[in-house]
Amino acid sequence: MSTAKELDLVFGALGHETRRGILEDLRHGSKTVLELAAPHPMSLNAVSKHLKRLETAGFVRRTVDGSFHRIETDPRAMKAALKWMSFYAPFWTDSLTSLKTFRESDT
Amino acid sequence: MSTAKELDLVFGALGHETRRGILEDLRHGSKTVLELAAPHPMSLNAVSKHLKRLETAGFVRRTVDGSFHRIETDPRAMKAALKWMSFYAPFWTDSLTSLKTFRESDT
DNA sequence: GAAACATTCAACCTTATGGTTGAATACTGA
DNA sequence: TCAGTATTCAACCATAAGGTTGAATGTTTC
Repeated sequence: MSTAKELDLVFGALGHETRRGILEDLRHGSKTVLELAAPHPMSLNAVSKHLKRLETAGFVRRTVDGSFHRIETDPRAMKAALKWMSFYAPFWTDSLTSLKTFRESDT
Repeated sequence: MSTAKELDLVFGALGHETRRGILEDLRHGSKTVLELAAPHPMSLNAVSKHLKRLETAGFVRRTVDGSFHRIETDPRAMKAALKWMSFYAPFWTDSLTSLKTFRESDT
């Protein structure tokens, strides 16, 4: 199981619309920083910072490709988040029992 | 689907060890504020603030019972979190396919 | 009704967060 | 080599977050 500090980073990273938006934009492949920044009404620098937080949390990884930084998803953080949730959420609501499957199949 | 602001509150609430700890403590039933505060190395007031954030995010609800505030889990926030994750996580990692079950069965 | 208890409110402090702008770094192409 | 492009770094600012302490509110008990 992830440490508390890791989970703080993971859930903290999800707690901002811009960062969730970036993750959604990365669902179907990698993108550059400029491409990721385009839809967001803020400076490129601000998006760059959000990317750094996603990277630190383990949601994305970066490949430097010439002068482009290519950003792609990294399953680590999402797995950590789901593992925490799949452990605690089932006690709360019946409709979540399907999560047990995930919890028991992935160590 | 939840609004962006709601998800900010939901994931933001999970981004702190103390608050996750409180949720874990509530898995098997309700507790009072004092009971919830006991394990945490901080003032009662600090825990009271964390509870308020969990309440605002929809993770817990409160019943005032005499001079006690009885805190119990509320599935709303956890459902919102899982719904977001179940929608975006499956694109990332094969081991999460079981989440689809949840997504498709719960509207 | 006074004392003790359970909890929140208010004010305050420190640090983190989210944004800005301007400069720096590093690659690309003529 | 020089201009342009992609990106980060650094400094700064305003606001939010997380903690503290002390006072206030409401409840129970005697």
